[in-house]
Amino acid sequence: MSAPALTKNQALVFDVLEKADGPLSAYTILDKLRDHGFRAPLQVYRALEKLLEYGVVHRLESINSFVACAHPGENCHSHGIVAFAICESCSQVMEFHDHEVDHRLMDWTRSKKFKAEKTTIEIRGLCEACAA
Amino acid sequence: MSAPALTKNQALVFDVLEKADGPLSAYTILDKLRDHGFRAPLQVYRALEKLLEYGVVHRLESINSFVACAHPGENCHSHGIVAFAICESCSQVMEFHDHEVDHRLMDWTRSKKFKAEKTTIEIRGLCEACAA
DNA sequence: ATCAATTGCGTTATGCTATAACGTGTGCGA
DNA sequence: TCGCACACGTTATAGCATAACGCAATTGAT
Repeated sequence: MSAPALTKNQALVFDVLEKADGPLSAYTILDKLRDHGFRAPLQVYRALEKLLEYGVVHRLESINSFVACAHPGENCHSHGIVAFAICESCSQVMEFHDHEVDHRLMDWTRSKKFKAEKTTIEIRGLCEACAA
Repeated sequence: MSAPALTKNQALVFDVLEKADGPLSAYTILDKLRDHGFRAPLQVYRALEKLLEYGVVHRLESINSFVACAHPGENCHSHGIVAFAICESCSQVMEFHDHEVDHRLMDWTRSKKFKAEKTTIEIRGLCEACAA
């Protein structure tokens, strides 16, 4: 599951996300890559699908956007559940991990015999700078 | 913030959600209410907006769907963060609350001076019956 | 009582998000 | 060299959500 060499499209999409200072929607990525020959949403979605699989990109469910993983070079899948704080004003995203939260949620799923596949934790609000 | 009497449309939408055995998309709700005169998505979305505000309905961000709160009569907003386990096979949803998780996330946001407005916790996977 | 503000409602139109279905080319192992 | 897996390109379509307009009913202050 670690990331193999990226294909051309995957590299382009990843590059856009890494250089962005916040999450981007698939269509925003598409627009940024039109100069590189991108024409259709599927080109973006297919690349994103792989990047998500490799753990180098995260999807923010609550805002339908994508962001590069904050741990360049590492496989984020090994960090346990990833949590995000998303500023609704400046759209900056902070990524963090909390093992105690992981344990509590795992305890719950175990007690219910629920087989968790993918867990989303997203906190929306205002970052320190924007809340001032 | 507690729920005032519902308007006709709000009551219709809430009723559909309460009788459903799982989360419904806005457009599914719309289809179920065509016989009651609903014609446009906005009629559903506007009702949902209020029901969410009143805390009697939850939005599941990861599947773009809505579900009636599992605590009929109570205002769910007072229970702290709401977490959901969503079965990807039978689409059954379990709603739960974990104060320890709340505390850990609040500790994090406090330490970052992040002003949380709305927190999403959604676990997707397979329920006990479907995992068998 | 009346006017203004608020709220809910209906409609049309539009925009944003995501995937289905088809076909092409390339590389690689049986 | 055949078959398979995979990335890619294109067109079309499905699914989710809101903008903008106008109207009606309610409320509440003057």
